[in-house]
Amino acid sequence: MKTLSIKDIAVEAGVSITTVSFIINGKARNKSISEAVIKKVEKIIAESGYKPNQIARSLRTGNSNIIGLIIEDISNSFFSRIARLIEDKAYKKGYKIIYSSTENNVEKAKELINMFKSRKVDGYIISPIKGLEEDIQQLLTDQKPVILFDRSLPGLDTNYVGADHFKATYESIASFIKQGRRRISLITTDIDVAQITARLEGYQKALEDHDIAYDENLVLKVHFNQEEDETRLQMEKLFRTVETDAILFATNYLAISGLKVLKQTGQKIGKNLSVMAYDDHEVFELHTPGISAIQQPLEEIAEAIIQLILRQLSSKTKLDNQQIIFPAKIVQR
Amino acid sequence: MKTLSIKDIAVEAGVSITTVSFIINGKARNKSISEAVIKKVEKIIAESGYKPNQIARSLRTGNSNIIGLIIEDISNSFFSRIARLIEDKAYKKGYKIIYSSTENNVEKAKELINMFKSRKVDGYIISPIKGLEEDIQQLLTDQKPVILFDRSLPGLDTNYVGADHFKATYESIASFIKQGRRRISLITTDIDVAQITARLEGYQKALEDHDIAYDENLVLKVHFNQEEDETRLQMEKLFRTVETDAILFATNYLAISGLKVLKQTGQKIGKNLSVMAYDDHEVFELHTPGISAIQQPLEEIAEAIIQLILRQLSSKTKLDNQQIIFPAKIVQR
DNA sequence: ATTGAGTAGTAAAACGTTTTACTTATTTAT
DNA sequence: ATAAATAAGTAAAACGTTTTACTACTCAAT
Repeated sequence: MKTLSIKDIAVEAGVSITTVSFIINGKARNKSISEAVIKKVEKIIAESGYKPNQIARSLRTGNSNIIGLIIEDISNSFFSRIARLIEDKAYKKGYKIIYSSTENNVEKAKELINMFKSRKVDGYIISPIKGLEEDIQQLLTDQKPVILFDRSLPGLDTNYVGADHFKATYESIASFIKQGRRRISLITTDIDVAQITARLEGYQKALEDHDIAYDENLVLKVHFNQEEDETRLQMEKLFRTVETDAILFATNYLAISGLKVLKQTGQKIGKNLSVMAYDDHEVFELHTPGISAIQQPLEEIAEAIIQLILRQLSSKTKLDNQQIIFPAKIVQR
Repeated sequence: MKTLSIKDIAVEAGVSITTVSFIINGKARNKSISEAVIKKVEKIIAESGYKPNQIARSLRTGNSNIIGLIIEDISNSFFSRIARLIEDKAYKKGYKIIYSSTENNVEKAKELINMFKSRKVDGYIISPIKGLEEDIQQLLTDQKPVILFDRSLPGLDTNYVGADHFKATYESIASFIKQGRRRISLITTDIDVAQITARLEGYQKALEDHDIAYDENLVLKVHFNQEEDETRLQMEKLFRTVETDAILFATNYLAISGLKVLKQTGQKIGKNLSVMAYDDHEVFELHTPGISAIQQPLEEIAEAIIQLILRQLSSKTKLDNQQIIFPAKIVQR
C-alpha cells in the first residue's frame, strides 16, 4: 500500500495540488478558495487518513518542528524529569524533541550539534559544557533560537534558565553553621561550568561570612567521567582522614555515592554529622534518616525554557536574550 | 551565511553534482571516478565543513536514519536507563533516536506513531500498551522494523525483547515462602499488558504450588494514572486492614510509594515483614534496611533490542521475528 | 576500419511539499 | 460600456539530495 501524497488527494478531489496545500495549511480563506471546495477536500483528507510528509515539508520550508535537546545524561533523574516536562509541553505546541546525552564529552556534543544542524532542528535547548562556546556562538550567529539551562557558559550572550546555585549553596552552608557545624565538607565535581563553580563560591562565601577559614582538605573535586568505584574510594579516604561534621554534595549522584560509602563504613548521619544534597532525589526522602536536599523548581524551569524557545520560534525578529534565575529551595529532613 | 549545498561543492571543484554525491556516499570507486577527483572533492568538503542536508537526503531515499522510541515515561528510571543505553548504541551505528512518552495514554501513543510515520523513521522500538494492536499491525504490514520490549501484546507476531516476568515473580514469592512468609501481598497496577499480568500469574502459581490459598484481599491493583497520594492512601488502608508478612511490589515506583507509606506509618521491615520490588532502584540499595529487588538485565535488553533492529534495517528481506527473553535476577538485601 | 569493452563523468528526473506569480471569470464603480 | 477590483483557482519553480540512463572518449581485438 503506497502512502498517500498530496497529489492523490488533489486528483481525488479534482482540484490542484496548490489548492489542497492551501487548505491543509489553513490558508484557504485568505487565498479565496470556496467553502464548498474546502469542505470537500477536508472530507477526503479525513477519510483517507492522509498525513503530509513532514520531510518534504521541512525541505521546502526549512523548518522541522523539531527541537533538539542536548543534556548531560538522560539517565540522571534531574535531566530525565526536565526532559519529560519539556517534551510534554513541546508536544502540546506541535513540536517534537530529539534528545541526546553528551556524557560531558566535548567531541560528542559537537557532533550532536552538527547532527541537529543537518537535521534542521528549529531550536536548541542545551545544558552546555565547556568547549562548546564556539559551536553555540555559531548557532547564535545563524539566528537559531538557543536556550541554555542548568549551566551557562561565561562570555556567551544567550538565553539562560537556571537556579540560583550560589545562593542555595550559601544558605545550605549557613544552615549547617547555625546547627553548630564548623568542619563542613564540600564534595563536588571538576567539570568547569558555571553552575558547579557557583556552588563552590557559595560555599566559600558562606564560610567567610561566618569567620570560618576555608580548608581545602575539606573540598573534594571528583573527576567527572570516572567510575563510581573510584569516586567512592576517594570519598572513603576523605571521610577517614579528615574530620568533618557536615557534608554538602554538589550533585545528587555524588550524594548517592556518598551515602553508600557512609553506609558501608558505618558512619551515622545525625548528631555528629549532617548531610545535604544538591538536587533532590527519592533516595533522600526515603533514607533513614531523611537527607536534606536543595530542590530546584523543575516544573518552573521546564516551563520557562519552553516559553522562551516558543517565543523565539514564533518571532520573526531576534528577541533580547533573557536570563531567568529561579531560587532553589532547601528541604530540611 | 548561507549554508553550503552539494552544488556549492560541485561548482568549487568544477565537477558535477552527481560526482560529488557519488564521492560522499562512497560509491565513487564503483562508478569510476578518478582518484584525483576523489581527493580533490574530499579536500574541499573537509575544508568547507560541508554537511549534507539530511532532510533532502531523507526525502530522496525514503529513510531517515532515525529510530523512534516510544516508552511509557522517560522519567521512570527503568526507561531512562534503557533509553540511554539504546541511544548510545544506536548513535555508534549512525542512528539517532526520537523518543516520546505515552503516559499509558492510547490516544497519545497513536498520535506518536503517526508522527513518527510522517517523519519517516526507519524503525520503531515500542514499549506498547493495550489498544495499539492495530497501529502496530499496520507498521508490520508496511514492512517497518518493529521491536517491542518490556511488554508484548497478545495476538501480535513481532520481535520482542523482555525479561521472564513470570519466573522472576514466581521465584521471589517462593523465596518469601522459604523464609516462612504465608500472608504475601502483591501490589501491582491495573494496566492490562502482558508483563504485568505475567507478574500476577507468577504470584498465583507460586502460592498454589506451595499450597497457600489465593486471597484477593492481599492483592492491590492500583490505577495507573492516578495521583501518588491516592495510591498511598490505598496502600495505607491495605496495610492497616489486612494482615501481611511480605509484600511484592510489581513496579519500582509502586515500591517507592509503598516505602513512603511504611515509613510514615512506622511499620518496620525486617522480622515481621519482608519487602521486594520489581525493577531495582538506588532507593532500595540505600534504604535501611536494604530492600530486595528483581533486577532485569538492562544492558542485555538494550543490546538485544538494538541488535534486532539493526539486523532488520540492514536486511532487504523480512526476517523471522524473534522473541528474546532474559532471566531476571533476584538481589537479596 | 569497425566493434566491444571499459573509463570518466554528467544531465535530468524524482522524492512531496510550499509558495509565487499568474489566469480567467465575475462583480462593482464610473 | 468600460475599467478596476475581486473571486476562485492553478502552473511551475524551488528546497537539496540520489540515482538512472546517458555521452564521449580511449584502448584492444578482430
